[in-house]
Amino acid sequence: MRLPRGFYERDTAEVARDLLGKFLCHSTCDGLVSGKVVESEAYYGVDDPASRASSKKTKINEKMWERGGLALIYMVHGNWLFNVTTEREGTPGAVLIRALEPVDGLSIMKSLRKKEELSELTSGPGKLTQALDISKDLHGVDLTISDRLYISGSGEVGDPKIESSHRIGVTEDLQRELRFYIGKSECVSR
DNA sequence: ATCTCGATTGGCT
DNA sequence: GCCAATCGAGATG
Repeated sequence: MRLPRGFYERDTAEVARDLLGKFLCHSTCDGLVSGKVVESEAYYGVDDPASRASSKKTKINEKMWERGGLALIYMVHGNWLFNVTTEREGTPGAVLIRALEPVDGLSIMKSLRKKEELSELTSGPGKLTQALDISKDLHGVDLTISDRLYISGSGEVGDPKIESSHRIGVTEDLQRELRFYIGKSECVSR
């Protein structure tokens, strides 16, 4: 079941936390590739110096001001990074997906990543976009209605122990801890 | 564990 | 053209 608009149009940190345990899915021509979210980070607007929405709107970051539930994809240091927009139209926000646990399409992931170990397939924001074959052409896709790219809720049982920390790779972080991860997962980035 | 170098794009001058 | 940027891989100790 695809997560509905209402899931995304809430406080960004809550969305980031609630995304843990959900499944990011990409239906490619070679088959379905998916993984369970085990690490995420929340980014707000003008009051958040680390956020791309703290500077002027650009063709890329303008999606942060739009509806929640849209794919926001950009290149950093040679890697595509996948985010989902949050909050309602007019209020900027996005969640960066930083790591997954591989679920479907293992052989596709292995060939795209040129790695065999599960812990090397999707354990980082740039790694997971490689493994799921996510790039610019999916920028702006509405995850609540798309058949190509979406996030589904789990019928999952169990209690992922959620931990938090400061965000990774940012020069100017906030006091609040806005990175969330499932500590016991082997696939969290380091 | 630490470093260092390569990667690709968008945004600005 | 220039350069910064929510990173990754490989080498080195």
